Amino acid sequence: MAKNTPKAIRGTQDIFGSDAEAFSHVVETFERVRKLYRFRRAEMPVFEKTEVFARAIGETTDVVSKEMYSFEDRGGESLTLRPEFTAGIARAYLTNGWQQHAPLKLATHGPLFRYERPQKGRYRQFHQIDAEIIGAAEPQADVELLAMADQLLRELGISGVTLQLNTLGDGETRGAWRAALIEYFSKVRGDLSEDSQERLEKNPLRILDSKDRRDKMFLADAPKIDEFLSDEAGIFFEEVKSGLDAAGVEYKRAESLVRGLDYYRHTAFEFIPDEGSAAADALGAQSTVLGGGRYDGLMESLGGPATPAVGWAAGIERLAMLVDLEKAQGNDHWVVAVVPVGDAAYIEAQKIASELRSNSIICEMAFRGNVKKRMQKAAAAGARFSLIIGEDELANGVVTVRDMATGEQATMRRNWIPQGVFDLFFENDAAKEQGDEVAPLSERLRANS
RNA sequence: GCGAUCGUAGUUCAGUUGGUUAGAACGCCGGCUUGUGAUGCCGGAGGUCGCGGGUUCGAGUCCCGUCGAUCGCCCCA
Repeated sequence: MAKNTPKAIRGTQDIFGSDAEAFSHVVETFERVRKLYRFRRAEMPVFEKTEVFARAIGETTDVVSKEMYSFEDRGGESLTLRPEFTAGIARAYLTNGWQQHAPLKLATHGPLFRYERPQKGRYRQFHQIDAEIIGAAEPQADVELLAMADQLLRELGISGVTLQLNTLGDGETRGAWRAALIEYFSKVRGDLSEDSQERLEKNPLRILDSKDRRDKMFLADAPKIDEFLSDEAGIFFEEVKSGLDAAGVEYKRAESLVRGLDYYRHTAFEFIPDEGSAAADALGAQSTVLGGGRYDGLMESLGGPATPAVGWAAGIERLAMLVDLEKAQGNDHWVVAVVPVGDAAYIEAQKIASELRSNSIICEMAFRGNVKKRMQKAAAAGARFSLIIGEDELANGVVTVRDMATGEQATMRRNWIPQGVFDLFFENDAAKEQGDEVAPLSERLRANS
């Protein structure tokens, strides 16, 4: 290790190789799916006045005091690297007059920052994809948002993950339920874990997802949100559920799924790995794959008009851990390596490489070392065919085609590139689809040799 | 913020109760061989053992501190 080289910041990561490919695949899939639902792309600054996040999240929580990356700029203003997308999007919505586009479907992705202790699937700089529908009070917005999330996970090939769905009701419902929970847990206060005794003061809803055995025995008999649900809130939830049924989105009611912050109303949801699934093993204690809810109270906390909104976010790194890269790279096999032999052949090889790439064929040029090294490079690049060009080929106006799977070789007329290469791949794929054997290479190239 | 485990070539690791010159595999570079990879042979480079201090005749090994990693707790917007 280089002694004098600065190290990366704690909790940051350099992503490379198959991890980087999986990461990129998640983002590309998100971009494709969000367009299907006509969510519009937005880019926001990665930092804002600290106030934006402090007011959105609520000054009281230690989230603000301890877990944000805040600093003073040269003018003495407190700035914060964004710990989430929603507050910045809300600020942008209000300051840019995006009300005129309401209901506005927005999608974005990028880095976020939280000053936390790193652990499995949890970093100080991490990355999320994010989707929001702003200015829509209708349950249909929740359904559309969830349908997109569900389709995204399916297209990523992620299985063993279930949508956990709950309602927090409207403001009235939430207040009554909260009061009932405080009353219930206060009676058994002395038997709760130390952490939960503290939660009773600061954040009573959170007792419901305590991991402590001492708390768990009281959870079954705790007051249920349904007992306090107002008629309006009950109807809203029913409409979300029937909409999800119609959209073919499977879900499970999760009565104890809560949100700590007061501005959350109605729908709250998380996609969580099923117990014992491969996904659960892969993610450790950080199990939520995608989560969100309706935050009808947020805009007002930033000084805007009451504006209903619903959204979700998902960690790209976590999704990337669950992606099956083999499947993800299904179309990446049209790879060719061009292998020049001798200096004279290099110029012609470079022309060939350019022609192939211009025609969307993935091409690696092996230009270093002896022929053996170049063939090794070709194989390492995953080439299905190598195009070898040396003095003989130059003289005869051909290239030598090598099938890297079978070792067969035959010549192809130089001026048949790139069409001839395209044909080889096309025939291979067609044969594979039909379950047929392909003819020997020499036969396939006879007409063009 | 708290707890546990761990830091040795580029990577994954071995390294005996503290003992001479710290090893292997893979990777990398070169040669056999600029005309053949997946599947040959030969050679080479690369480490102040995370960093600092201590104990000792002697520390990769033991002790303290520190930084980092991993896993969990708290928190989770």
